[in-house]
Amino acid sequence: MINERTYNMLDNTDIRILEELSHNSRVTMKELGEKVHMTGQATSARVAKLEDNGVIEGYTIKVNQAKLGCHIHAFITIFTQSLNHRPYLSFIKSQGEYTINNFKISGDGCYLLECRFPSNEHLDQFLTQLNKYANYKLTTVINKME
Amino acid sequence: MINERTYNMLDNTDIRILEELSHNSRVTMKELGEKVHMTGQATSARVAKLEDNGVIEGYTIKVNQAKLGCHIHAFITIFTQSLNHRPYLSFIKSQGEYTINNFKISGDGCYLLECRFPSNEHLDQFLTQLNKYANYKLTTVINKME
DNA sequence: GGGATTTACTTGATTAATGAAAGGACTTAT
DNA sequence: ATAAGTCCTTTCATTAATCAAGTAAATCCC
Repeated sequence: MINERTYNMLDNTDIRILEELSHNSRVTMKELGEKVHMTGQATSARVAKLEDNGVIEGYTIKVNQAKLGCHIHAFITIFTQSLNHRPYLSFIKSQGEYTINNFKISGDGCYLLECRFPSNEHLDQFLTQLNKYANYKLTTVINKME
Repeated sequence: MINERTYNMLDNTDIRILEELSHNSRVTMKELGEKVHMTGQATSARVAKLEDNGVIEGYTIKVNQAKLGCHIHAFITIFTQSLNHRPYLSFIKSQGEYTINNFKISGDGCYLLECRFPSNEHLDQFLTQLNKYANYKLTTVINKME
C-alpha cells in the first residue's frame, strides 16, 4: 500500500503537530503526543524528522515590539539608484538592527524592506542614510488587523 | 540603588533571554540559565515574568512554507472601492487560509495584505474574488534576502 | 512469493529538567 | 529601625526526555 509517508510527505499527524507547535512551540513531547494520539517518544521522532526535512526551520517567540520600545512598523519599497544593488544590500546589512525582512520583489520597486523603529527620529535618520543608496516609498503600519 | 528592574523595565539579562528564545524557543531553562549566568529556576521565573508582562506573546515555529506546498508569497496593496471597509474585511476573514497579515497602513492604499498561495491558479482565483470588494496592486516575493 | 530490510511505533530503564519550598542578600517603605 | 518585598540560590520531589530493545507492518529485491 502506498501512502503519503512512503515519499517523505506529510500526513495528517504531521500537520497537526505543526499546527500545535505553531501555537505553542514549548509544549512537551508527551503532551503533544497526547494530542495526536501517540507516545512522547514517537512524537519526538516525528518532530526530529520534520526538523531534518527542513519543514521546521526553527523555534522562536513572538515578542511584543511595542513593549520593547519599537513603536514604528514600516514597509519601505526600495528603488535602487544604480544598476548595482550591492551598495544598498551592504547598507541594509550594516543597519541590521532595524530590519525585519528584506524581500526581493516583482512589481513596483526592487525590494520591499520591512523595518521597526523606536521613534520617528530613528526612522528619519535611517531614511536619510538609505537615500544615499536608493529611492524609496514609505508605508507605515497603523494597525494589524486580526 | 535604583536600577531598571525597580520599575519593571527590562535589564540586559532579559534582553539576552529574549534574544536566545528568539533563536531557539525550545531551549531548556537550565541551558538558558547558563547563557545568562543564572540558575534554571531563576531563569524560569524571569521568563514567566516576561510572559505575564506581555513582552513574550507566544512560542512558535518557523515553517518552510515552500515545503508545505505554498510557493507564492505576495503583498497586496488594497484600495477599497467603497468608503465602508466592512465588505473587504469580512472577505479577508472568510479567506483566512491564505492570509498571513492584514495591516492597516498609511501611504498608498488602505491595507497591506500579506498572503501565501500554493499556485498561481489559487492566487488568480483569490484576486478575482478580492476584486469584488477592492482594487489592488500586487507585489510578489522573488526571494528573501538574509 | 518469501526472506531480509526498513519504518514507525511501543515499552521500560536511565538521565535530565522542572517546580515547590526554604532561606539569604539586598532594596524599599513606613 | 524594622517590616515587607524582590530576586536569587539550594535542596528535594516530581515529571519529562532520552536511550535501548523489542514488535508489527510495509517495502524491497531476487
